[in-house]
Amino acid sequence: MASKVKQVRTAATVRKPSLVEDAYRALKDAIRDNVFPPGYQGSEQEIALRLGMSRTPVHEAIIRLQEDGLVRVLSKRGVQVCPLSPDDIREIYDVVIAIEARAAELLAALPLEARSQVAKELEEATARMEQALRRDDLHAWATADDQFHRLLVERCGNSRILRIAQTITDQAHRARMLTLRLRSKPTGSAAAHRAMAEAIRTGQVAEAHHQARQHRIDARDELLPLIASVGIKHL
Amino acid sequence: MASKVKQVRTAATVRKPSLVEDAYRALKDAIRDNVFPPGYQGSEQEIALRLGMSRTPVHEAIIRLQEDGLVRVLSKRGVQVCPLSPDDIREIYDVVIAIEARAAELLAALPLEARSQVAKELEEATARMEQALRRDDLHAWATADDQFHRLLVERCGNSRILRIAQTITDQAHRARMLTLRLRSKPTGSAAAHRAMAEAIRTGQVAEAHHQARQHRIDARDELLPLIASVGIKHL
DNA sequence: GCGTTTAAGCTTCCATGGAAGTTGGCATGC
DNA sequence: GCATGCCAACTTCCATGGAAGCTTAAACGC
Repeated sequence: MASKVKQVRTAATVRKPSLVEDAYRALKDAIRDNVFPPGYQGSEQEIALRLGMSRTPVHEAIIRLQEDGLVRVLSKRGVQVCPLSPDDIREIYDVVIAIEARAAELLAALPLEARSQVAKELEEATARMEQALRRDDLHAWATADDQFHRLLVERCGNSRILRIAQTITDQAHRARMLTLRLRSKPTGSAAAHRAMAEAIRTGQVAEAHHQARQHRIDARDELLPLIASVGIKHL
Repeated sequence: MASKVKQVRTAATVRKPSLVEDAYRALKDAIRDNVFPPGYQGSEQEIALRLGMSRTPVHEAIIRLQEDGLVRVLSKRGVQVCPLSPDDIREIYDVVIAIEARAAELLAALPLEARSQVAKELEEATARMEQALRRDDLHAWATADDQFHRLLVERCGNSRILRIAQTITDQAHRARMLTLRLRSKPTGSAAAHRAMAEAIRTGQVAEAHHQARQHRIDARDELLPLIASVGIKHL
């Protein structure tokens, strides 16, 4: 047949997503969106039923989620969605502080053209944040803020940093959604973001590090007392 | 029966290790110790046979190892031990630089008594390094060096930092073993370690950060050219 | 009524077989 | 000799059943 082209093996070869992959993504999203709230406990059988597949792919997806720190499997008693304590939030922030600060350094150390491009995109994301804030659209603000921070770790040229940041961000997502409503309008972020982008654009490595680090420290110091004040034990 | 005491449920309750856990550890060690060299490709069936168990626990252990970045499973073609390119080493160092520097900060910010204790143990590990070096015992030196760096992330009070450091260290282990023989005698490390311990003892947060960071940067800048010079493409 | 035992119903854990996909080599045509 | 198509062997992927462990509560002894 004429359409039977030789399939070149490349990294971009589309692979049919396996059931395990489907289950992994579905469960991850369900946890993110509080379909399975923190502390929720259920059986693999039940989840398999809900996802319309056998127990095996669910079981294997849960192994991966456990490795990601999103669930824990209690032997013979079911699987539980990990709740986040204030102490967990503190731990997560420490990782983000370390990782993003390093990513910012790496970005600032890029050749002129590359780092200019990144800085441009960072500033665009920041502009979208300010715009959303003027419209009082907190959801859009959070999206643009996400994009900014994703850019940091995506463009730094280190896949391991990207992966760590993604994993830790997934863990923190629920807390982020909660605090988004609690805290005052995040007007300060844009300035910090601009300072970061500017440091990256001009190749000031130490300054980029400092800005990224301080930005996250400030966020932590604002949010941790907030969480403590509402007396939440876990989320 | 008198011996039938009520089993109190605690975190320390010893759990019978599952076959999956056994397979996971056995495979991890086998990869570390080059029983399965980088690039090695085999089938789960074969590994299961070698470990004397069924395919299922091996399959699940491999899922975890893949999540750890130690192997990758090529669909329908077997599982491969991830080789490390020089670029991977660079990535790994960036993560270590970020993580350990933050850990050192956290340690230096500990209350006086706690950080004194940690500093003491760090200095003891450093002393063991110097001692080993005088005996020309590179293996003992590496062990003591490991202990020092493990202490950093173990005592910083952040389980996520500990986990990330462990995972990345596992990935880097083979490279470390190789370069241990290649490089000149690591006489400079002890001084850097002492400076770090001292900064932690005296609670100088910024200095602890700087020392930890610079120590790893120096190591990287020594090792990467070394690896490039011997022209190794992957290990 | 109260503490103890026991059993039933959960659960994960592991083994195994079949389905679907990939590979490498051999036969075939030219 | 060389390219092409096909087939057999091997692989992961997934379903399913049984084994073993945990939990709960009812049955039982006193």
